[in-house]
Amino acid sequence: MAEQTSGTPRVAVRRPNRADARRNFDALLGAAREVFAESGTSASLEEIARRAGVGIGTLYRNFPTRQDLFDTVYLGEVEELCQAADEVADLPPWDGFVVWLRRFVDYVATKRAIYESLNRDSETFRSCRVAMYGAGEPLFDRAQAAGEARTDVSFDDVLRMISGLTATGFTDEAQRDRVLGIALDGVRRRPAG
Amino acid sequence: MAEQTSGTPRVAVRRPNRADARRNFDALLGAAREVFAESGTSASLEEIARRAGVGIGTLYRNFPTRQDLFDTVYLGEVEELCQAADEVADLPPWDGFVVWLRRFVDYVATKRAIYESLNRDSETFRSCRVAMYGAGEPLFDRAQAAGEARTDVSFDDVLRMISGLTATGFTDEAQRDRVLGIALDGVRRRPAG
DNA sequence: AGATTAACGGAGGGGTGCCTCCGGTACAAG
DNA sequence: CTTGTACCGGAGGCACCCCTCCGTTAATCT
Repeated sequence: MAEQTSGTPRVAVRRPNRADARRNFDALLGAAREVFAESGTSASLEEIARRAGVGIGTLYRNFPTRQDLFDTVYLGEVEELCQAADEVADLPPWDGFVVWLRRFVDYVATKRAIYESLNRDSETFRSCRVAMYGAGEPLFDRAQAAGEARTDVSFDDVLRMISGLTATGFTDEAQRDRVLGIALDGVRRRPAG
Repeated sequence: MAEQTSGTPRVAVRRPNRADARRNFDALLGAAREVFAESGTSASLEEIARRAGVGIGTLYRNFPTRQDLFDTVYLGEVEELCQAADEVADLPPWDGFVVWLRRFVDYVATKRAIYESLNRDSETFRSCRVAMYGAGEPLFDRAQAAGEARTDVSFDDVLRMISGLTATGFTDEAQRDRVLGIALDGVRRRPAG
């Protein structure tokens, strides 16, 4: 019912101290990354344990609920994505924004969980969304301020658009890039007239 | 193994003759439409039978495989979509194209199977895709010929873009429309310059 | 090396879905 | 109304997944 209603919720999972336990923990996290990427949030936990080469009991000891496991994977990925925002700070406004979005695309492409998370409604998801927006939105604001991006759309519009396109299957990478280009053209400020 | 390798494959399902059997057949199709729309192609067949108010045996008698059931639902929906193409023939090129796309969006929105089908690889899916493209592509060609749509993108690019956006969750209908508008702006021919 | 105990892994009970099979039902023809 | 049979529905076998529990293993400490 009301687990984690107080203080800072966050993930209650900790990397163990014993050597073998640490190995298993990491293997599980790696396998979970893979499997969640392939099958989405509803992937089989037994499959994850199998792929990590550990018993199902070990999985449950480290991550008592599916949510715990997922959150741990997800937090790491979002963190990486947020860092990427710093690396584009010194590019021209539009370019910086686009480069970050491409980065975003690379993540979402293999990790459809991130895509699913845009709509999910949970504590962790919400706070990750906040972090992600905190990283990306300033880039968009800057592009708007520089007159490079339309001002009648929001960052949320753009992010959802991009993530939707990313989650879609295309015949090849070239088509995906082409389509992303089209969509971004729509975001760009129209030449006066 | 090699079922249906000869002649015109198509769906091997027929509406029964006896009154009660016809009733069940229709109920199953209706329930399947609903459930496939809600849960995608991998929905539970027992759920469909339950919702149709018939036994699971009846489902399997009418539709021996999941594919048979799905194909029957899917064929009907694609047919409706193709018809819509005729109704926009007398609108101006760009408008006609956009109106058809909006129609497309309405379908995909509730029937995510159509979206999934863009990438699936089966006999029926392929032929439906052909039909769908046969209906929509001329509209796009016309818009291109009239100088209203970019010529460096293909109809396939656009359709995948739209269906991707449609399958995405948005906070509300208004946002979805806004984003579709942005994307279509990217498809439109840029004002000279 | 030996003791301590954290950590392991998988058996097993419960749930759900897939699909087959067959005793029962009720439509429709005579 | 009777009868033949097309059709019904769900029980049941198999497979997979969830999660718990506990006897066994081996990492760490002394």
